[in-house]
Amino acid sequence: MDPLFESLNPAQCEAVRHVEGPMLVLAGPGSGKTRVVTHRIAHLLREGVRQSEILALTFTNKASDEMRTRVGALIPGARVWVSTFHRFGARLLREYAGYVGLTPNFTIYDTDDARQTLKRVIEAGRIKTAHYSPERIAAAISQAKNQLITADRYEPRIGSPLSAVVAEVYPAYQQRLLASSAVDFDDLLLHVANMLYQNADVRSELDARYRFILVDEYQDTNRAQYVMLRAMSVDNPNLAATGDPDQSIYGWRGADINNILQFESDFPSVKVVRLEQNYRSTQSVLRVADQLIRQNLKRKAKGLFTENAAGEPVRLVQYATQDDEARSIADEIANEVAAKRRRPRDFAIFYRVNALSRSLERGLREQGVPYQMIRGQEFYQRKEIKDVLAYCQLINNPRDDQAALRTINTPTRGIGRKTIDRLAEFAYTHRISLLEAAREAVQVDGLNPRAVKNVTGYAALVDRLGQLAGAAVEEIIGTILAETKYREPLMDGNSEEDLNRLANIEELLTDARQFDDRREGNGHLEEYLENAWLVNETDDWQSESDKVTMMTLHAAKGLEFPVVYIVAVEQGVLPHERSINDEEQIEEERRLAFVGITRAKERLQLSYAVQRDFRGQRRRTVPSSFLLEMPREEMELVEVGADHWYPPDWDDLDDAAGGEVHEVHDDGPHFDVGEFGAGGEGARVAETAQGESWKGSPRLTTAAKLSGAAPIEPSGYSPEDFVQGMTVTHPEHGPGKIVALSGSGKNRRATVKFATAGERRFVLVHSPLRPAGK
DNA sequence: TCCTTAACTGTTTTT
DNA sequence: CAGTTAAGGA
Repeated sequence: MDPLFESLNPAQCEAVRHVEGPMLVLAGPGSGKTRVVTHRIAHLLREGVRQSEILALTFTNKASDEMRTRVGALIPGARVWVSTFHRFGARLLREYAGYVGLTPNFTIYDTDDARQTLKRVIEAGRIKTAHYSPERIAAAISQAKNQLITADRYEPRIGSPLSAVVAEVYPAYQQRLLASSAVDFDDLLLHVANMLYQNADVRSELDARYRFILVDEYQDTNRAQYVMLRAMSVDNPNLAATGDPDQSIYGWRGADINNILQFESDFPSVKVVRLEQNYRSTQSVLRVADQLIRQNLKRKAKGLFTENAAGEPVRLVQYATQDDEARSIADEIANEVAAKRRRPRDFAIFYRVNALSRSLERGLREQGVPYQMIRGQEFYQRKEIKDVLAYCQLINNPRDDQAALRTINTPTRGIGRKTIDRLAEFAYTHRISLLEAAREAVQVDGLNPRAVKNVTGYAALVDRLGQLAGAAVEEIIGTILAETKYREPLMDGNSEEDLNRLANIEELLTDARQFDDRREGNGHLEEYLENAWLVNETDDWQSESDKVTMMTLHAAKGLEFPVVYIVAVEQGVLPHERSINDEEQIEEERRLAFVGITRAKERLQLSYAVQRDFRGQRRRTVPSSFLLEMPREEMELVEVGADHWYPPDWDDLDDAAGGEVHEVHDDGPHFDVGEFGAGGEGARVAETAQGESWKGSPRLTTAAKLSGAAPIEPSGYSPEDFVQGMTVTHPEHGPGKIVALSGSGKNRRATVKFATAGERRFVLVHSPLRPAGK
């Protein structure tokens, strides 16, 4: 039998075999979607399609890397272009920059740079923003861009003061971006879509160039992406979209679920294939997911099924506090690992918001469980990295005012705000870039000789660096560091933070060297920068490394793990409070839960804590309404260390449904893990370990105590008890010495130097510090 | 101009 | 609570 089809079910084969014409593959979670896509690419190649005619688009670098690897494994030597939408947009824009008023060396601003630019535009234009924050305005602009509304076509809506503000800010912002030859993330799609729309010749050229287009996660496309795809599928309508409406979780980013729901009317001749067999999860997991998602009205019903084993019931656990939650999850993982039943990498913990990771991290650290946290864009966002890269940006694109602003006084060279304002004013009136203005500082009014000297010195420095543009990236960065003496101030101070920064800079140099090694020859600065701009830390996620993975539910899409914990399944968190008043948004939150649940292969635990510290405040929580929508007969309820606090209504259902309730009260901190299928022995291990680690964790037991609980004074010492030079102890960092004090009362802060942890600052009333020896 | 300190504020998800 | 901005002092 043909190896390409050997391991595929009939529906999968049908999709793989499809060559010409539009196709929609509705693929449930775990249904082998990526396999279908990669096998289809292989099939197309075998049918004689040239590889340069195939374009595969994904949303994340991680997804595209994986697809590229898998295509490579299937057809050795194949070089099909697999890219993210944004990368694809960037590449087209470099080719056709002139069409949209950019230069080919344009800069891509990350959210941060874009936000700064927006603020500057508002300030410089003295635009009255009526109490709307730049974030609000930026969000509105982004929304407009995602809907393909350009600055010149934006119309304020009557009765919306925000839109009136946006109508003013948006064009000014866009103009400023173009003047700097820069784009924000949204522009990467907007410009391309616009260009295709307005230039018939370009459109048909690209339509012909990419005869076969495959799109992953089609349910997440926004209007701009939709137009891009449609425009390139007119003469050659071989668009194959893969997706699952139930996994559309990016509506807030402009994703339009209607794109997939209406695919069939867009392409009447479309072939529709449904992949409904799940190869990933147990029946329990799948039934819980399925039951939940059925509550959504806006969807295409699917009949998910699996031939996998029934599996363990999905566990729903109530904890007293978030610390209990974190601790017992960490304990459980540690035990499973210690018993050699599982490895750290088998586990994943998901949460709705990044802020929830803190206590989990602590729990895992205490247990010595290795973990990795997936956070967006961390490395390249760090100040020191951005500082250095800003010089690179400026070398690559001297018109980039944002980079000039960032570098002009970094490291400090005596160029203050006033000076910068005057320069900017001069640049603006003469319609030149900030860097050009800096070169001509002599002509700028109101600058004292010292300022002129500093500014022209800066311009000369940048110009000198600019001659390096064609060098290897490591050399460029190395020279920047040397010429700007960026590291000097960091080396004097030896605070932990400074050391960290230095280490990060070293890492950047290593990163650059590795990049250089991968490239032949020099002159790839722009490519390096583009990587930095478009890369996301998720892409660094290493499935090989043996660590527990923690991430947001959004980041979890496309992944799978043997054991999954979803924490804080609470009203206001999942569904998030900002979605709670809107049925459409509630549905998206439900899909988010669905995505999380369906990542689990064998074992799934949902949990909530009766009380949770939020925004510095202790709150009583309400379990998520989604819990009520799940089939109880598939679930096991476990209470840990708290009084009854089921989701409302569940008590009533108690008799009707067969699900057992295990009550575990304070006096006996044990987990009824025996119920959990793994067998008695493991359960016992879990029990003792948890019992032990729970000792000494004070837990409030009754609702009365909880609601009346005053903020707990952690130390029992008043802030004034601490004096300069005093030796103190910290539960985590050990002994240390107070090197500085400031403020008084609840604002009193101390800087403590620890033997091991370096210098740290504490707000005394909140800190666990104790005078030593007491 | 720059650094420290105090007040303020805003909170989702990310290419 | 944390991160950021505004104000004030050297």
